[in-house]
Amino acid sequence: MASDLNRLVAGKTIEDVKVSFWPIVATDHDSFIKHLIGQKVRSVTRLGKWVKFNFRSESSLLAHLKMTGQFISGPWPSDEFPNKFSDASSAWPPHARAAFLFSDGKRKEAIFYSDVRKFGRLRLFDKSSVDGFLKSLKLGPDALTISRQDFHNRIVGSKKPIKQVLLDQTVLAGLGNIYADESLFAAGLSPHRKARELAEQESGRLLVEIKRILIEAIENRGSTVDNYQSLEGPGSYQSSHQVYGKGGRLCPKCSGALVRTIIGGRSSVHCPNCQS
DNA sequence: CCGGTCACCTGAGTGC
DNA sequence: TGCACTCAGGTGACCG
Repeated sequence: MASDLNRLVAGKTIEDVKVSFWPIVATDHDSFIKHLIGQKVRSVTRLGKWVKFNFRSESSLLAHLKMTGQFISGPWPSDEFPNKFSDASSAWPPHARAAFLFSDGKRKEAIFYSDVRKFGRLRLFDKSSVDGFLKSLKLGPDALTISRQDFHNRIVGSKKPIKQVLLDQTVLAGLGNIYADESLFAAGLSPHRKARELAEQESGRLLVEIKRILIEAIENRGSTVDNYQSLEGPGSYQSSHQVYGKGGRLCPKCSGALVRTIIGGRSSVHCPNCQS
């Protein structure tokens, strides 16, 4: 989480950078490490699903974690940074693709970028290019802070199924497939409903659930930043899923069968009885 | 401009 | 038990 990262590294300077899988570095390939070393962190912020390291030099590092990326904190291991992570005895976190050593002059703190599936990307920008890039993403308002009215107005501008609209980051930033399904289930709305047909009362109910579920997920998972030595498998948020990944199983509300369909190319699970 | 499909990547899950 | 196979996720590229 960006606020955890901010607490950990704001005011600190990058002393060392390691990369074990270069395709994650989407920009400035050759000078990536050289440019980062010596950078002092002003803050770490979040924009939708992007994490942004703001440096005092006005350059910045953007990270998109996709599904399996995470930042992990811990001590900087003394053994050599491995190029492959088949060695379970390594002191480096599993699947660490990049590592950053921070220092405030007294203490050192390491942040590891870990990503099992290697889909995540790290992009380095100078002062002049970051705003243009962010603008090109056309991110909508953040799901956690958007108002009911703004949400409703944006939703009803689309004739697509509500499920598909929720995943459109230019409409609403920060919601992924899992939480879209969970939010629709909690709000009792079918993912197939045309977005433009939602009444204000319905979109309001949906937004309440979106925010509640996102906050809950952040709190329960909470461990995107954690001491990797205490990381034990996936966060507990998975156990709270009501419908995601449970196609064919029983609805937790009515015990009817949950149905899996494809909407906008994405897997969707819902209860035809509870969601309409 | 729009919607649809694929690639990217690996581990978990399934079926035999 | 073990192997082959499918599937999942977010996004950008590509195509009709």
